[in-house]
Amino acid sequence: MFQLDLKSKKSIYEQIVDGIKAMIISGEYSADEKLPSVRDLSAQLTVNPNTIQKAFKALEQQGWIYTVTGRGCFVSESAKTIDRAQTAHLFDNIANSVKELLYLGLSIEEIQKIVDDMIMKGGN
Amino acid sequence: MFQLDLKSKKSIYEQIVDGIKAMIISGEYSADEKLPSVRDLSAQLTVNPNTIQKAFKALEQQGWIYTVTGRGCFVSESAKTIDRAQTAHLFDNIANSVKELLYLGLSIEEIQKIVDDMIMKGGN
Amino acid sequence: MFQLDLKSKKSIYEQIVDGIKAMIISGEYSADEKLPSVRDLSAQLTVNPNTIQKAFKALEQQGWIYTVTGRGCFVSESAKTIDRAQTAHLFDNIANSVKELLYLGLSIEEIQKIVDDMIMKGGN
Amino acid sequence: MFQLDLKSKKSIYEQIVDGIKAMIISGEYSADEKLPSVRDLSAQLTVNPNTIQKAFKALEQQGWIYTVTGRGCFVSESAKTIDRAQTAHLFDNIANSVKELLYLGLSIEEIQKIVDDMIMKGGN
DNA sequence: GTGGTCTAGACCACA
DNA sequence: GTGGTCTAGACCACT
Repeated sequence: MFQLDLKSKKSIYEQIVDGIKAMIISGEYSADEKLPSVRDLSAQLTVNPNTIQKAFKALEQQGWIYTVTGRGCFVSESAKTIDRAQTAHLFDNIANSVKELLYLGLSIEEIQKIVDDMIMKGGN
Repeated sequence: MFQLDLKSKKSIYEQIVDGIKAMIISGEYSADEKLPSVRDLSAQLTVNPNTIQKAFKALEQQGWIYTVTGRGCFVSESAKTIDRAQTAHLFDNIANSVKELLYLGLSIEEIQKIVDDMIMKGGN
Repeated sequence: MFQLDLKSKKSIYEQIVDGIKAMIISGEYSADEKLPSVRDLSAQLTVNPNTIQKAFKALEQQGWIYTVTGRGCFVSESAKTIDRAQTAHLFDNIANSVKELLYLGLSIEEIQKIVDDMIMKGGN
Repeated sequence: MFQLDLKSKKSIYEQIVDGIKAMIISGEYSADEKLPSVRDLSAQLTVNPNTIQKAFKALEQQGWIYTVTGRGCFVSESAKTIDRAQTAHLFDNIANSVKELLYLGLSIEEIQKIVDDMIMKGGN
């Protein structure tokens, strides 16, 4: 399981959202696998159940998980249809980071080398 | 000058910070050039002066501008010493976006092509 | 038989209620015909018998079916006496949907055309 | 302002969502008009602020209002582009109600007459 | 003043 | 047992 950083600028529920997303992406959770219950996660992370709820709701709205009342929350299958808005947003993120890196003095070649390596290794 | 989006999820002052950063990066403001006064910007963007003040303070803390009391705010020279923590954080951002893009079904080749193009054009 | 959608926002028992209603309305079940037993349905839909029980109870309360202890559940005859409260509620639903459609930019003609077609075909 | 029905099957926040939607549709609130603050509504309806928040969030996600932190919530302009998924859902609602009305013994002619009248009068 | 987040603890319907 | 909703009351960042 992931670690929370209470000092972070990110809100707790957002950290949980990102943490679970990361676990789904990395394959630690597979499609249709059950996530821990709200109460369990709440106890594990020593965070209020409402906060976990909020995170789960957000994940559901973004299509990462689905909820079966009375049973629990489960990982959605990866969407086959690529959501253009979503990918555009991610490429935007990358573009902004690249701009800042350039401004911070890194050369195009340096950035390109590091990023290419990163992509080849699947983002690691 | 840049546009504010009141409906955006980003707070106003954050939009101003990003907007000014973008103008510095793009070269619309050069090193040691004077930025508009708080009052002017406030009038131009029809935003509370406190909000502008806050944005300037943030930019100063991040090293993008410096303040000369009684004269105004000026653009800093691009830092020669590369801040490792900052660049690491930016590369992290990129890595996360790449991971998510892969998970969303894009191929390594597609991502690499788009990102390479982006870097060659300086992040645009 | 109908399909259950575990991911749906509707609860399981509500889906069963609606499913059986639909089959009665469409004529797949006729008046005084026997419905499958709780145990059979439970096995067919792989759903807890309690949930089936609950659905049958709800259908009985709403007057769609009647129970003969020891024999099973049977489809009621269509009520001859029209329940004003119920019809008023249904017309209310329609009115609200129409209002929202108008607000969303559809023209009166478009709505009227689609709805008329729908009614002529018996709601399909 | 609208009335809450604590005995209703609908949850409170859902009633608030529907109530505000209705007021927007009816024109009681116009585009870019400010809604009451979370605290004010909370006091008016004697409902916990969190519940109001939840309702506002839902309205925002559905595109009915937008939020400006520190200023308040405002009514969105009616979308020019018609959302097919949304309209389909509304027509579905209507279809289901029509089916039930037919089953309850109303004739096609009766339903058609009432619904046509309703549409001509803009849903009233 | 505004909305945004969080905690603590409770009750409900559903499976 | 599960998630869904609600209350009460608190603190925060932003305008």
